[in-house]
Amino acid sequence: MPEPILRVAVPAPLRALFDYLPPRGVVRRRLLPGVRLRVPFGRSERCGVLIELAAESEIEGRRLKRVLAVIDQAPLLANADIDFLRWASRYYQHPIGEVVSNALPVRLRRGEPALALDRAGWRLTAAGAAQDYRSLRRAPRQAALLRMLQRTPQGALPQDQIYLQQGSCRPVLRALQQKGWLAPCRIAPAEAAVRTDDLQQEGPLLNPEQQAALAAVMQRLDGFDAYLLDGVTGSGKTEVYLSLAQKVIALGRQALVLVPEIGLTPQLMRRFRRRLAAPMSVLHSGLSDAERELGWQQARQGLSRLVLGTRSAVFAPLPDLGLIIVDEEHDLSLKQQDGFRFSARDLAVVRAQRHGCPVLLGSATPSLESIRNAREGRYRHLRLMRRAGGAAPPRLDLLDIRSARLEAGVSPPLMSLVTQRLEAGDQVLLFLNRRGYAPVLTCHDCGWVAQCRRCDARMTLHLASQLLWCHHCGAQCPMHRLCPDCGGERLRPLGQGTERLEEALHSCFPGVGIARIDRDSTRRKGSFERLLNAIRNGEYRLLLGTQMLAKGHHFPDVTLVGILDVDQGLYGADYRSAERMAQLIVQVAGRAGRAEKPGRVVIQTRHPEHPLLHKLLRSGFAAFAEEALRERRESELPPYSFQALLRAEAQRQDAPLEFLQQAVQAAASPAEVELWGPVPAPMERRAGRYRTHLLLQAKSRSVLQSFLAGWVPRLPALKSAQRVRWSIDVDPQEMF
DNA sequence: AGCACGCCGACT
DNA sequence: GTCGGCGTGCTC
Repeated sequence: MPEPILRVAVPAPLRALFDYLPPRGVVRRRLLPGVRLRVPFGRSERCGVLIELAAESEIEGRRLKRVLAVIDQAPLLANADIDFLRWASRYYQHPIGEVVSNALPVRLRRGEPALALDRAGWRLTAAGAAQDYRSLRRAPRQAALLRMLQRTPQGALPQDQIYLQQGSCRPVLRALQQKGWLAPCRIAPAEAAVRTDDLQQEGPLLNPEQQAALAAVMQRLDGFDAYLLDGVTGSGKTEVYLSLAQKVIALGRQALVLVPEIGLTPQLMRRFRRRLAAPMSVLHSGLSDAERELGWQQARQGLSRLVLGTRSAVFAPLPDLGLIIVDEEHDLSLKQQDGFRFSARDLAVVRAQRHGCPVLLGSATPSLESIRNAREGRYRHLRLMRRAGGAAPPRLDLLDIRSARLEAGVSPPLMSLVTQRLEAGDQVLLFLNRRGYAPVLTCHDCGWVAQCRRCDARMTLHLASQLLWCHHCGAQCPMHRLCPDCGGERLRPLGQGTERLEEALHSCFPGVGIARIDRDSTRRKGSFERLLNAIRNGEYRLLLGTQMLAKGHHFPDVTLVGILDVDQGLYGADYRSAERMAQLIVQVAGRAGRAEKPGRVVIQTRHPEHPLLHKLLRSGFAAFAEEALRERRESELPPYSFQALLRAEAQRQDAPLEFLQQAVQAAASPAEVELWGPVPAPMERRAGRYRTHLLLQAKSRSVLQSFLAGWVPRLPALKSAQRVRWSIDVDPQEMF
């Protein structure tokens, strides 16, 4: 019988599988797709994943190398997982080796042996089981330990559990081992016995809207359907998630829950844990490599019944997958912005479809893509219009600040509202999407401006740390005391950042507790949670912060929200900026108010006539989205067309342009795909590299897909490709 | 991406 | 005389 050819995904930016001969002396039944292989690659070795077996290879026999070792006893990925990864690799035109490697926890990616799920523990020996613990009168701790083990049915317990009940008792265990009564052992993980009784625990009573949403999904749990759960902030989407997960787990299936950011996982996890008696895994970047691998393995072996994770968790292998939930489906963090640029939301829908299970996308401000899908019947549209507990929706007002004299970015009318609310004993939230003290430092004498040396951008002044800081490349330098051009002493900060706003508010409202929440003030681990708790306890009356404030956390005592600068978002660099600003306004507004104290939102703007802004305030997000969708349709922009972005960057200014021009020439000038550019990126130079783009657009996804399939694989052969870093972004969300 | 080969400047 | 700079080419 001839040897099979092993087709392997090797982590390298090469768009192909690599063919190998089987290792010598390995039985064929261990060569299953999904096992990891150690392979020789060029002049080094790598860890790849076996994707398929073939009868023959296109590579001539003498060039084929032999696999060095089979790492795993059993496949890490099931065939369905592999097919899904291959689909993703094709759709995003990203090398299969990197896609597969992306789907594995780092330790496994590096070829390290899989962690054992069993835990260190101690068991009774025959002598120990026979011993009367009362004979140990002089050693009460030994007696207690012996008794504890004798009382467990298996006569063995994991070490961490022993420590939990007896305190650390290493010497005591040692003493019992010396006597020959205890021996160390390994304990297998608990069976995922789902206690159905425990799962019947009822949560709070669902309101009719929540019940209707739940019933709609419950109707068909055994096949694919996509749902858009469109629920205003505070309408209780999470309760619907919990109830659904509960039902799905009770049916013996696994639920996968995707969230945009790790900041949201702990509180969501707590809610799931409180409600579900089933074992769970969390998968996000805040965990150690070992923790992540354990969670992943537990998911893969069906031990955890619910997996909660950030975007990469969409690839977690789940043998009994029965439901996928994507929370905050509009959130940009669900799209990976470097390397393998996938959308976890879109892949969740594809995975559910291929697997045959429901997928639920939830948001108070759905993406235009999802709204269109719902309108055209591809998704079922479930609405939650009422805030749970009957809280009134906040009132939104525009404040024209064209002729106002601003104090640290706050207009007099807003300032007096803040004063009123504070005097009434309420909390006030001010939103300013710019951290640092001031975005510009300039010389009053000669007009010099602090510019980043490696980017086309200004340095942001951070006064507390006395630094100039480029927010684009991370470069820092000590704050100048004198103008480097003219030596003048009159250096002035221009514009507002959160640090400066905090300073100004301190002098306006002495004695009022002010909490500033941005990336700088919450850098240390746990400080965000601490601040949130202090806010809930009423230690702070004035809250100010950036984006971070807009996500997930509710502040019931806030009755006034001020959005200080909506304009930078409204007229941003790309056609999605209005959509994003509307989402931000609604999300920030949703942080405030409760039943007896409705919130009020005041938005400062220099463009009070902006039509989309008007629509949003007068008629709400749904109406805004309708209007925005109409504009998109008229101008044939997504979601009414489909885009891909070819990016190139290099140290030399002309190299990216040359590459993209050659790429255009390499395109078989298809009439149905428009190529726009190449044009310099919005900020051409960033971190010392010049960046240029080519935008592709087509009327249908399949036209774009088949064009990319014929074109992208030919790009590496272009001579100019060697001189640039290039990448393709399918369904790009951001243009920089 | 790695890694090595290859051909030109300042140094123990 | 070499160490090492990064251009170029290859990986089954």
